[in-house]
Amino acid sequence: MKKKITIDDIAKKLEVSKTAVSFALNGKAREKLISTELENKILAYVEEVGYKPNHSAQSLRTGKTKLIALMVEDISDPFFSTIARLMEEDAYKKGYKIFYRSTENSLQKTRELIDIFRSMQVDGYIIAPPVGIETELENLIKEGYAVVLFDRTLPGIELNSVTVNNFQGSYMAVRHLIASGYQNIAMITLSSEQIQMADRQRGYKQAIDEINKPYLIKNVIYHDQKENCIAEMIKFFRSHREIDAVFFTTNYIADNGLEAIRNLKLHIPQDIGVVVFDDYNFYRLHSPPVTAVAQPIKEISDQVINMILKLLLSNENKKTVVNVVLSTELVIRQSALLKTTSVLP
Amino acid sequence: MKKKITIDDIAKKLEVSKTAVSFALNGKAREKLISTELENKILAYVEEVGYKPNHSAQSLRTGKTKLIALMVEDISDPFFSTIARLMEEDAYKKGYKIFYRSTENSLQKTRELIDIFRSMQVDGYIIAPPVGIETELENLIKEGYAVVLFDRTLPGIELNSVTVNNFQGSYMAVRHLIASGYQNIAMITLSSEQIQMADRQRGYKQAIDEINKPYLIKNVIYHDQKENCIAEMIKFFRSHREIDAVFFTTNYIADNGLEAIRNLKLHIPQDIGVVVFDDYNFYRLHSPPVTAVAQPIKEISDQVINMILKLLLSNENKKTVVNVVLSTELVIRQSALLKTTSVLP
DNA sequence: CTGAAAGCGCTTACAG
DNA sequence: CTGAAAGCGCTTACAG
Repeated sequence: MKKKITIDDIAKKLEVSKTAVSFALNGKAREKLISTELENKILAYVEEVGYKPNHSAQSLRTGKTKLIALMVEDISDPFFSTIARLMEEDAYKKGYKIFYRSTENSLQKTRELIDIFRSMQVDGYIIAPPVGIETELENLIKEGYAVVLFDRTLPGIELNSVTVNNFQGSYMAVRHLIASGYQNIAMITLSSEQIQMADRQRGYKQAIDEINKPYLIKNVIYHDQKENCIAEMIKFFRSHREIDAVFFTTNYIADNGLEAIRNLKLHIPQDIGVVVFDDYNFYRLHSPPVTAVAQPIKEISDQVINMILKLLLSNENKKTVVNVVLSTELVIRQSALLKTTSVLP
Repeated sequence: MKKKITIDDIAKKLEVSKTAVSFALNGKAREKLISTELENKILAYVEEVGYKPNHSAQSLRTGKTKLIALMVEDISDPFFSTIARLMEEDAYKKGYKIFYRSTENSLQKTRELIDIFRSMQVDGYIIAPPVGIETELENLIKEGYAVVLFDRTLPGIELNSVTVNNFQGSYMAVRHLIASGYQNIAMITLSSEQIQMADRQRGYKQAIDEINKPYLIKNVIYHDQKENCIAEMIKFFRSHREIDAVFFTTNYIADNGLEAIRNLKLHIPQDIGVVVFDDYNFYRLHSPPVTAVAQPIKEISDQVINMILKLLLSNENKKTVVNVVLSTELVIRQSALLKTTSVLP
């Protein structure tokens, strides 16, 4: 293996002190009274030989790795993978590297990941947290790490976060179904205590209450087999023949739900109207195209990175907790356009 | 920030030498003549206080980071994200962490990433390489890094790789169209020099040659706007009215192609048969479900991780180059079932 | 087994 | 500005 160039090599070659080299590299030349001439000479040589500082040595010395952990539910989910990509680009421009892994919404897996990231000595954590991880997050905060939540918050714990208005998004989605003439609207959601799911449910209930109809709610299990999940939904639709529209609260559920609807040979939007929370490239392609609540992905990413960078760079110990809430957008396609628009209550 | 426990703290507390602690931690107790009793005492204490070694210090000292870089075209592509997840799990069990980023198939971006990973001092590289990166890869090899290619190889450079038989997969796909009664079969592919694309093209041509039909090939551009790409395809289909089936060589192209077909109001499989290279959850859900060439994702992941671990752990300098080629499977659904099966030549 | 020591490559306070 | 020095937390060869 080729020998790596070190600061010592450069200092010797240039016959300067390695202090000077280090200062030049870190942009501290002016502050430390190094002449511009010397600074340029050093930087030119560094460029010429392609010197790259040893990251391990820097981290060991400074105690900072310039690494940020990103933990999402499932990195192969289009929502999370798109966000991850935006974040990594953004963070890199600021000198940070992002390391991402999937929690699979499992408490144990998340704990394992936190352990891994701890041993890697990451400086900060960006997390779409599973319920129950509160204590571990509090410990991270106590130990001085930067922590930012996104996608969901955790009730009962005060942490910086970036989320969307799930209540409003769901409410608008169900109102759209009502305005399109649907009356017996079901919601299929996860049997999960996650706050964003609870908020989506509240949005549904609010809209249903306004038309004095009963709730038609079916919970499915996150880790269930795809086939079971579909079978459960089919059973639900069969035992509630009155259902003429359905609101799926995640992509994941909608994938299965659309398959259930196909198995039942129901036609969208004539037999059943469909709206999904979270937009997805694929919905444009579906027959018919699926109406969805779109989250502002780019904006979420920007806000999260800005927030964590601010935490990482500030020295103050007492930090104000900031919770950013962004709005969603209803992307209307053909899956929920049934009748002429009725008058809403 | 809470003070981290170090090996020194443990040694002092237990009144043993830090040499002993280090040996116990690294499982070198027996070899180094440390008593099992002492070893257990140390390990028990380590467990109790939750000591985690400082990764930067270990890396600085050993020159190994136990980090592997994974570079794929686009981590939000379902094929690559699924593979990445399988690989990270597998590697972690062996004590390695995988860091993945998207090359976007750009030479410049890939070079930047290699620079980033170099400065992070990763021990090995797993790459789905863009054409033109040969020199950089050769440099990595020369410097002693472990390098494994997957998804595609690079002609003119001898490197360890795991790929599928793209020729055979494509050939079978087009044969399936022919067997279903289609006669004028187009191929839509990337205008790319990548070897896997060339092989898919060869498979198509071989099958078309066997029925003495002309090639109907349309190239699209990888980085093109979605809308342009769709418009290009529509133009192509309109100027070749004889086309009764189409073979898309990637998911990405098929996404756009299916939209083009919808815009043209063509019915699958009656007006046009469709087969895609690379399977995708969504194809089960599509109306009609899409026939696809499935790659053995789990097997690819296993082979790659085994291969790189072998490279990482062996001390020999002259290593035999290994090229693993796996077979694909044609998953037959409804998008290419037109007529009764005809007799193939 | 122990224990002192060197050294990985950096950063930075300090004396001049 | 320079230059010697300490120290981050580890691993490991070495003398006993």
